[in-house]
Amino acid sequence: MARPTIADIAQRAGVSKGAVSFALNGRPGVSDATRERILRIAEDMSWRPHSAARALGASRVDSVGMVIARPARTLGVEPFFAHLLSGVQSGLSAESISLQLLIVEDAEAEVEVYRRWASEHRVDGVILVDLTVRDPRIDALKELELPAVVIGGRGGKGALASVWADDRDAMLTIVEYLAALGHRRIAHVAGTPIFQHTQRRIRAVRDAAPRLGLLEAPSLTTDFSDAEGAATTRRLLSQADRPTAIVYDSDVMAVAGLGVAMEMGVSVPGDLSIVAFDDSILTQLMHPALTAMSRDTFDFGRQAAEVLLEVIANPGAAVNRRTADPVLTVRESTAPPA
Amino acid sequence: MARPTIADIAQRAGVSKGAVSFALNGRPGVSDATRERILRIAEDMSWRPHSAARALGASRVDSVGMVIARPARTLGVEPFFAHLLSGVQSGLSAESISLQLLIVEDAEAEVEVYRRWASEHRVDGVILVDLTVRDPRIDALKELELPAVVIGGRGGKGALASVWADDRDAMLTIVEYLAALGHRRIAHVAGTPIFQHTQRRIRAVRDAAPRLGLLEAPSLTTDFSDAEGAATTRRLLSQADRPTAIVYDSDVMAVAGLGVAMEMGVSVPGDLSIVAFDDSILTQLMHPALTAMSRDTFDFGRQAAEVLLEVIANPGAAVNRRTADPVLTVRESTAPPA
DNA sequence: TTCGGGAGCTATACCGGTTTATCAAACCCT
DNA sequence: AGGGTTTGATAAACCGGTATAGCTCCCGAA
Repeated sequence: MARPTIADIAQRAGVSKGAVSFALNGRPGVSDATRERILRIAEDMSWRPHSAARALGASRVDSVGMVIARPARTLGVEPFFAHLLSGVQSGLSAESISLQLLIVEDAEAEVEVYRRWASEHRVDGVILVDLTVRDPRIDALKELELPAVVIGGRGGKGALASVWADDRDAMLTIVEYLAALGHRRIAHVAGTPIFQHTQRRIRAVRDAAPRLGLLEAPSLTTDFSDAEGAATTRRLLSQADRPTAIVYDSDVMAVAGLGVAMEMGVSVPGDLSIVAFDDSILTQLMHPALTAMSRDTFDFGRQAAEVLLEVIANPGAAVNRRTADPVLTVRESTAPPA
Repeated sequence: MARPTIADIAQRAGVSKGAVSFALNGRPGVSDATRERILRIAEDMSWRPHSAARALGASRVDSVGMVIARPARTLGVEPFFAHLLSGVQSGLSAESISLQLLIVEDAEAEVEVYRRWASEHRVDGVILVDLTVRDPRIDALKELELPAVVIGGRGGKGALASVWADDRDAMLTIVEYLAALGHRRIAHVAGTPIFQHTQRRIRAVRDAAPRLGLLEAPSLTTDFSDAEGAATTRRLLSQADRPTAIVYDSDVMAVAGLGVAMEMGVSVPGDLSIVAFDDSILTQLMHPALTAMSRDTFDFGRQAAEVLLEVIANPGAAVNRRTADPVLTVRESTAPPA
């Protein structure tokens, strides 16, 4: 028989639909013997719940959503999202919950998607990435009463659940390492200042500079694109007293920066040390391979999924989980200054 | 009122649920005046259909699925999927159909997912990528009677719908260009031979070689990884009569190959020309920037979505759409041989 | 004048589950 | 023995839509 329903099972087992439902969901109301029998029959008929029917009855759809608001152009290169997605899925698959993915242009469109998802009951909860300062999505989600977990930033005063790594600490690790190598002119090519993690990294550099005796430690913001990464590097390397080390907020920008250094005849790591915040195959493909701050992005995603399920099950909970600290993977692009 | 139902609308409009359903779905059964009134009220109460309820009644879920069976590690770097996804979504959004995405390890797991999706009625159809020779997924999908469209390969004798570009022609374009530059020793670093498009590209090279008077034109297969791309390049460049041009089946391998050339002191494009099949920001980040075959991946995805919707609406249709031909973007990595 | 037929709408069954009210039988305790 | 609780099950309502049978009214043709 194709696509059996619980009514079919009930009939074959000689019990009511309700009994079958109880048995299949492991809740009290049937004896162990009956339960066993029903389960065997269900297995035998290879029954699987009809997701829509279950959603309608139980008012949960066993599906969560994730919206990525970035232009597609910059998306693909970064392994970040692919790893994150895999991790999220591994966290969800145990409960066989599915994932809806949407790529949109900006935060406004993203909120619109949440609004639609909520009103159409398409997802039980959502995962947020790229948290900005005073992020409008937080209020929107609270208004929609849609369970959510924030990746890579504290949930804010409103206490959305969150999963985060210590960006500040990671940045301090980088700068301290460079200072220990003897660098005194360190520049920081940052991402857009609207992201919370960008702000945290900039603050970390600024705070550490005097303590480490750095002559200067400017943080220059960009839009995360390779083009601006290259342009900013060009500007930095054209200065009279150019920096001897540059920290980039993404691997793509670091690679672009390396290209500029080569083009300008600045040897890496001889005349310039380069560190990338965020690791990937990109950094390893380069010559010299780039020293990079590696995060376990997969695990990041997995934990986010776990936390989200927790929040969905218990909407009150203010979970706030800190993941493993990023580690600095030293490769060939860093050395003491000439 | 939170989350109004059509019953609420019916009450306020003073009509029956059925009338509201007719009006909202634009089908006959109500007068224009009544329809207008109902639509206004629905708008006013900001009603949105409950996806599960609609799915249960209409037995379609307004959702399609896409499974990517590749290790996550190799996934992120290639912008291919990100662009493809964006395109798919743009094709779906018009009908406000949502997309389920799943990344799995292998084809076996992928079929398992289809099986689950079909039995749980989670998707109306699926999009297939990375078609292999004698692909097991095709039979599985036909058995499940799940509408599907194949990206990048003919649907096979079984006649799944498909969207494809002319790989053979694209490869011929590359080889002819290199031959025109004067190259006679051209090597082809291919992907895994299990993929149909790999086979087509290999055949294209083999067929063109005698006509173009190439001395040799070996196609060496790899697993698409940067590691094997590099290793194969190393082997090629160590030969006594090394090739003067190498065509890579992916941008990642081309970049890895460029790295090997630099490491071995082989100048590009002086001693070696490099062409990447598939374009992305990667190829542009390099020095020299790589000549590459560019496909409109976004459009690819968009068309796949359109075709899938067509097939869902009309399961009999054997749609077979050919997309715009790829074009060769010449950059700095190709030149006449020394 | 009557009948057929379409337009416009209602009432109701239905999709496939979950949940609740109800009930009979068994068990438990003094 | 009798009243109260627990166990195991059923029947029916319900979730929010869609689909359909049927009813009423009105119009035009025979």
